[in-house]
Amino acid sequence: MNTSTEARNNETGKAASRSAKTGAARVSQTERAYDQIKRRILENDMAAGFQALEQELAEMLGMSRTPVREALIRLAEEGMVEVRPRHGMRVLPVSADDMREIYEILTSLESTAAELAAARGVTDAEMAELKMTVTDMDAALEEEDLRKWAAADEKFHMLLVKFSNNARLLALVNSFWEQTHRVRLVTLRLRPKPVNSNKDHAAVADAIAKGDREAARRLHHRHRVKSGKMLVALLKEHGLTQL
Amino acid sequence: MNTSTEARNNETGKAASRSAKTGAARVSQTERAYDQIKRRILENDMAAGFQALEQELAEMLGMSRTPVREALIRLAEEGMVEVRPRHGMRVLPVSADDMREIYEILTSLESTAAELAAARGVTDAEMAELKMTVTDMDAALEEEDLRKWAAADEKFHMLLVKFSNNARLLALVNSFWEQTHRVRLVTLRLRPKPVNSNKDHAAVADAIAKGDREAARRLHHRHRVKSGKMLVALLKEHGLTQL
DNA sequence: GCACGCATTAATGTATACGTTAACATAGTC
DNA sequence: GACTATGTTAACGTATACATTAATGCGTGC
Repeated sequence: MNTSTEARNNETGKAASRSAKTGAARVSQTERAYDQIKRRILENDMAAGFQALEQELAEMLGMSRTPVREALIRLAEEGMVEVRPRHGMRVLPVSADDMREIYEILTSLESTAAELAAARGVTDAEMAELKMTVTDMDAALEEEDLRKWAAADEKFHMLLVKFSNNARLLALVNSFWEQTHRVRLVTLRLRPKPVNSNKDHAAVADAIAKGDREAARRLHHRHRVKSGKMLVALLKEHGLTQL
Repeated sequence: MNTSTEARNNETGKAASRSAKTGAARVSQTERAYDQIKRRILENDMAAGFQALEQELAEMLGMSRTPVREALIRLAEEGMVEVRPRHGMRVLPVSADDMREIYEILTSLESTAAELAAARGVTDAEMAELKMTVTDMDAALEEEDLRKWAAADEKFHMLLVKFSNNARLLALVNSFWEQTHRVRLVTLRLRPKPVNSNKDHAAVADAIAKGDREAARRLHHRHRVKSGKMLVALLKEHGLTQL
């Protein structure tokens, strides 16, 4: 008589950390506000420098100011927006210097992740998953599909961090990647074909497969320093001081 | 920036925006709630596992639920507390495994900071400041003043990160240090005399003075791995599974 | 034309109201 | 006695109310 066990999966279905319980996923307004605003920022619907008052956001999202405020607190803490008392929130632009800072951190954390993954050892399934991203990157380059390449690139980095067996590390790296999302979108078309990145990834994967932690760390570190420098140079070169 | 030195009045201490004419410092309730709750957690007034409802905290702090909620969102984001819908907030205990994760991250970020500081080069004044902490640590050990030693130790690490010229890195390291604060307090008396730590610090300072980035990184990395392992071992040895 | 002070306005910070719903207790069923 | 259904309660999520105060514009004096 009770069919409530049948999941009505018409919800966002995103990376919602809702447990896979039965019943409709009850999403709080605060959560909705957070997801919505973040999505719009990441997809550049709200570009860098975009400003809006709490009330405006509330109307835009069909809710009151309270959940909007709560979402903004989180987004501000993560460095996505800034909240100035009488000016509402502002989507923080990312400068070349911001990118330097973020890449220094990502370089550090990701190469640590590579080392940890190599030290811990990854399962065959995990290694297969990792190598698949390299294959995808190669294929994407062949097809000249930069979007696809970027997706595979991101997947590789995320898997790497996941395999490090450190939840905090994963969350951190994820957060900083998000902050670079817009910038990478733009530079994707300005940079030279990322052939070397593919090679780098393959080499890192190999080192991890061999359990050579020092090599994994060193190779990934070098890879990250290279792409970081390239990106920052690209930004300066094109006068892209604020993204 | 908030060392455990003194439990002064709850002033923000940051902006010093207190103008001469208006005597009262303009601190928002949300900020007061944040500072207060955080201070109590760091000083173990609210021990790990401590629970309280929003309403209780509000009464405790003499304000309404709203600013308490906003403070809790930030504290939760920083990993200090957990907010469960019908159980109020809970001060998150730190397990040995949490310490492993946090130390892996700190090891990574701090050794990067050491490398960056060495690469950038520090001024004479900065180097003097750094060496002063080593002197203080030595003196503290002589006097068997472990509190003082811990303060100097923390100062060294914070200076290191400050000299890296990366604001995000500084904020991150600071945040994770705070999370280990309670644990370090307890282990301070259980661990062997930290003679080697002093030597390590001196060596790192030297490498930075010489501008030897690879040495700075490697030495600090080794230092951190050592103390991290020591700490985790200590926790397990003494059955301190939750702090 | 410019600097300054004051009135106006509106965005915010905070308190409070209120419906919803999870947690707990209690009673009822096998 | 264990388990399930039901009722009660109160903590929360969210909306709203309201006092405060920063930003803005305007008029005044020079």
